[in-house]
Amino acid sequence: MKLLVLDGNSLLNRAFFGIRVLTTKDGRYTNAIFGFQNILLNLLSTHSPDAVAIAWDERAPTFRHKAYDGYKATRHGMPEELAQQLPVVKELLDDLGFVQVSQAGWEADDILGTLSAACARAGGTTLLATGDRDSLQLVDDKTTVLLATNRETLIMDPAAIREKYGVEPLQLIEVKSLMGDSSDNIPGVPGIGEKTALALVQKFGSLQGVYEHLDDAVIKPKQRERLAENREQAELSRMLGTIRRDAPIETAPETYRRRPGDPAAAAKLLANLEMHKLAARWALDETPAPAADAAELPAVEAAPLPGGIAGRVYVAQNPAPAKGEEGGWYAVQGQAVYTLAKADIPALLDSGAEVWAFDAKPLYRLALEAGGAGQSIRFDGKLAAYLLNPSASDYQVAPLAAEYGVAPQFSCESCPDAGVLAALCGTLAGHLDEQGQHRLLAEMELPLARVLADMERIGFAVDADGIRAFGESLRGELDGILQRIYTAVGYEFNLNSPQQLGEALFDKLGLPPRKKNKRGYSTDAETLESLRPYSEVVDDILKYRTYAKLLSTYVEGLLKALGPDGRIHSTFIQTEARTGRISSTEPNLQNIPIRTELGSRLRGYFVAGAGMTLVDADYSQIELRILAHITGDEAMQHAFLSGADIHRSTAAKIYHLPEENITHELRSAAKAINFGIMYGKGAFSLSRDLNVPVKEADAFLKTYLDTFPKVDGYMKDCIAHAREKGYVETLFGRRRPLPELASSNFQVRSSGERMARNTPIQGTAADIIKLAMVHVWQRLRDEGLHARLLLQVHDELIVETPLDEVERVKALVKEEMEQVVQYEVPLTAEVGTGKTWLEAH
DNA sequence: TCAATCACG
DNA sequence: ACGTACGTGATTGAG
Repeated sequence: MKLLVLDGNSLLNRAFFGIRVLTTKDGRYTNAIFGFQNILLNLLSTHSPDAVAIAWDERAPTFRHKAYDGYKATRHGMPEELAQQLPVVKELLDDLGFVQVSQAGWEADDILGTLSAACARAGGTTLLATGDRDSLQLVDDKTTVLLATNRETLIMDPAAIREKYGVEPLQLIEVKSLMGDSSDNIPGVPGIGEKTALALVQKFGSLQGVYEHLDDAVIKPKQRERLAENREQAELSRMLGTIRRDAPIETAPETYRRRPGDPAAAAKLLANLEMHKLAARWALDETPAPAADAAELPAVEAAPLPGGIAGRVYVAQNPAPAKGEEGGWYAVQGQAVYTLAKADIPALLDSGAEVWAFDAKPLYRLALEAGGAGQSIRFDGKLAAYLLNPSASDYQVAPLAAEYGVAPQFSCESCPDAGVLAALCGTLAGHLDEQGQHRLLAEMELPLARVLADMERIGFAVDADGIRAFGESLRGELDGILQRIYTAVGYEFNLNSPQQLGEALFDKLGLPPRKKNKRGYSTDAETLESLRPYSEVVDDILKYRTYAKLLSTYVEGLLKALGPDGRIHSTFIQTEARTGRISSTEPNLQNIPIRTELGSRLRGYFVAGAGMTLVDADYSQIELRILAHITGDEAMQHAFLSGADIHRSTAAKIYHLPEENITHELRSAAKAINFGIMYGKGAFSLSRDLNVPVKEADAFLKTYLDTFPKVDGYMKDCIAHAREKGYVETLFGRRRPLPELASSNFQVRSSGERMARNTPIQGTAADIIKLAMVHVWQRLRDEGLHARLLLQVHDELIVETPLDEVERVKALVKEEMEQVVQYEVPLTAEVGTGKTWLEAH
């Protein structure tokens, strides 16, 4: 019989502190629940126990050791975020069939001690899983402790303990009675730490032995004095530190064999916690909760799409059958399910039907490729789910149905989500209306999906030969640089490995290390920059990094993504960024270099097609303008209305100087603080950026907030409102829940506060350009122009334009971007043209 | 799969 | 006292 006993409190604690914030959509904390299950599942698969007991502390009005009232006083304060999760874990474990054990007035480690003793008596072996080193005293030939540390689980048997501590497991009690344990409020002997305590026990065997040999010469006079003075306290500590093995609990190991539990309830609870993958790991999806109900549901079979479908019809794609493969499309009308061949889809999307889609963008793309417009699409469940909660990692039909508690209406084997699709979309639409986000979907996100589909379809033409030639020249440079670095260091190594580079720089060459990271010394650009005076090789390393990045990410990455039409078709993701921005992948066209001359050459290879030119328009200082509008700060608004250069005029206002007298340094400082304010930057990092003392940076921040008083007020209100409501929102009503604001962890909470101040600004800017894109696209179409939107880079739009339309398109884009909203401060867009992106920008 | 690094707004 | 700026994606090495 192999019995596994878990110290529930200790492991739950580890799980809680080991995993970053994790919450459900409505803000319930779940990280400890999640982490605990991972630990348990790993233990089960690694050790295959015959039975599992999960032990919990149970407080009682009377203490175990009345003699000492301060016992464990410091452990009472469990963070609220963890306390909330405790009953949920217990319920879940019950439903999963695990036997839990606790006893009023007894600690979990006493239960571990009692069960391991009982199991040994019954001729079995015990594994004790805990994160607490106290339990190591329980180790013997039949009892092993699985000690969870930050990184790994240590298997502690008697030999491991002898090796690590040089004493027998039971002697750890003696050690602790001398050194004490602040986390358990065990006093020990003041002035005796771990090293001394271990040495004494190694020499004299026990606490008693130490006192019997108090005159021994190895004990230093000072220690002798302390030991003599605190003998009573040491003996009390020995009692407090001894784990008991006689708790009044059920001790027969057979009792702890796993029971059937209530799989349906477990599955339901996991769905409610939004832990869909864990349901699978517990094998609950094989006997799913709704199975009993599903059997009652009418079963339908998918049929080919008939001609002339009308009325409301739901369209979605089956989940991908395998990686890299695509699931088939299907349509649902009432209880009829139709499989859709790709060729059938465009007709449906421009018909008399009213299409409710789940993920409209690929449908729009099919429609546009066929020369249609997708006019019949009215709703998108995926976009609705994103608007309701932009913080999810993905948006799929089945998990969303579970999350929103939507039950399937029928079952269809070949299209597993079909039975729940209509009800899910209805529920999402209802929530959207309740939150006042209907227009956001109908007038912004859904039309934008079509614009993005069109941008993906059209692609951005590139000069592939130019990119290849650029790559060759980079390769040539890299060879030379690499040889020089190897010569300077004295041996060859993998320069792409920060770890190996660290060894070369700090161990071999002896340069002074600066920052550290988890794996050793930091070698980032900032560190290297500071090391340049020490060795000429540092310059070459920086150069290597720059060139290697350009080559692998951009030259090779872009060529890999080149389509057969000589154009690059990126994918735009509309449901990724929590602020409402769109993102670009495979390849990412939103991070093409521009800040250095060398890197920006790449933009010269993004070109207009034959007979066309590029029109590029970007908002100037859109986020700061939104800040000026949102806060209502007249001084900041005035800075925008009066000065062509906002940073210069900000500096003038802060320093009470005429704009002509603003030096480059003062302007840079104003620029740094203008941006810093929006991100919640503090004096510390501002001082580093500006290269001034923290005090000076702090004074600078204060002056700024005095100059723009409503900015300060807004930021404070913003956080207060967000804490009250649990979310922040943009001027368009886009929401972002911020459960971090309720955290008791300073770092987590502070981070939440910075998101609260930044998201309304970044998000409103995202809303504005999205709406401008929809308007630009629509007008180009309505006015019969052949110019086409190619790319958006957060505050910039790029339009490929036939030469004879250039003037009209420039005016059109500028007008739509600037007039899309009317704020206290005007929005301005700068428009340029050119054969390449580099020229046009 | 995660961490480190670096490209963009 | 804490630890120190928001939002993304791609590449690489290492466990």
